[in-house]
Amino acid sequence: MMFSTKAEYGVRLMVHLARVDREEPVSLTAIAASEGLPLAYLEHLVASLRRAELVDSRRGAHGGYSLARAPEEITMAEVVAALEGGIAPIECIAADSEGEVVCSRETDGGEPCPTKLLWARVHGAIVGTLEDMTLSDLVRPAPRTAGDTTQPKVTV
Amino acid sequence: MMFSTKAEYGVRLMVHLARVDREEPVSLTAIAASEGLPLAYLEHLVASLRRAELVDSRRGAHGGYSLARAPEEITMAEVVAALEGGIAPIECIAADSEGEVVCSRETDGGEPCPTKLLWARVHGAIVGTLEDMTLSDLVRPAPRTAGDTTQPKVTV
DNA sequence: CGTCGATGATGTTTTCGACCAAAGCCGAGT
DNA sequence: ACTCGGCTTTGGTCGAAAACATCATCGACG
Repeated sequence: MMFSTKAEYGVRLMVHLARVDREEPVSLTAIAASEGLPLAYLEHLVASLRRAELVDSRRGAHGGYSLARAPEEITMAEVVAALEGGIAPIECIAADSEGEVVCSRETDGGEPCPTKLLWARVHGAIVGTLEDMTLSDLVRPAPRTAGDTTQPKVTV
Repeated sequence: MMFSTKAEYGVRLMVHLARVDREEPVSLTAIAASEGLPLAYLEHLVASLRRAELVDSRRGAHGGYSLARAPEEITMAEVVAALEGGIAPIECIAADSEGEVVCSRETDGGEPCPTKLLWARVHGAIVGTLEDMTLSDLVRPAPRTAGDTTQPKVTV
């Protein structure tokens, strides 16, 4: 299990929001009940999403949360990164401010640590697929026609 | 951080073994010292690798561990799966005995949970890259000419 | 002996989730 | 119109449980 329930619940929450009218905010209570998720926990997750400016909030009666942008404009990479606090398969691969991957074990000047290649590729694969998908892809589960990367039978 | 140090240390260990003569077992003590890793922890990891039949062991004086197969024959997917206990981005995507992905949330008969598509693709991307690489790819860090999936500048 | 092999103890960190007080917003009642 | 009360977010602390990383012990075996 490489992603925590933060990502799982958070994505579900976003999908839920993507399914309703953006003008009509949905309260966390409603989402928690409908999706069967713990309310108190969602409060934390949605806070991260708000800080990342992925959702808008409105308090008071008939308040709640709504998507900050159209579902087509929200990539899953943003969502997961906001929830999980960055996407890195391992400490070694932590993208710095400008996407550059730096390995702490790097003997600067000498040869890089050999395992870096592996994690860099894994990182690339994950980020790539995550960036290729938007919220709208999850709202209508119709398979995409082009560039479908759903993997065939792999036994692991 | 989606993989634990199990995967990191374990892969390092395997690379270490791949670099030496397979007929000459290396003791954990030597590896721990050379790689700067905690010996006691390595004992756990190497136990998993042995159960997965990825390494052979020889006890007694001048004993130690060695690769069970040639580096070209050992895919990183096997290594990571052995160390981490399976590869799944999330509980939802847990490959059963024969590679079939089953979602617990599946309302059987009804529509599948919409987030499944996302995690299935991520899972596929990870497993795919992991299966495309073998230990030998890490021994000689020479870049592969075909199918290089190293990702360009992505900011996440 | 030197090394593996199994098991269990331990301290730390992360997850997961509960709870609560403050503050903002809405609508109803006066 | 204005206030008041209830609904909701906001943000914080707190705690249990699990996972992680490590150490330690003891036996088996070559």
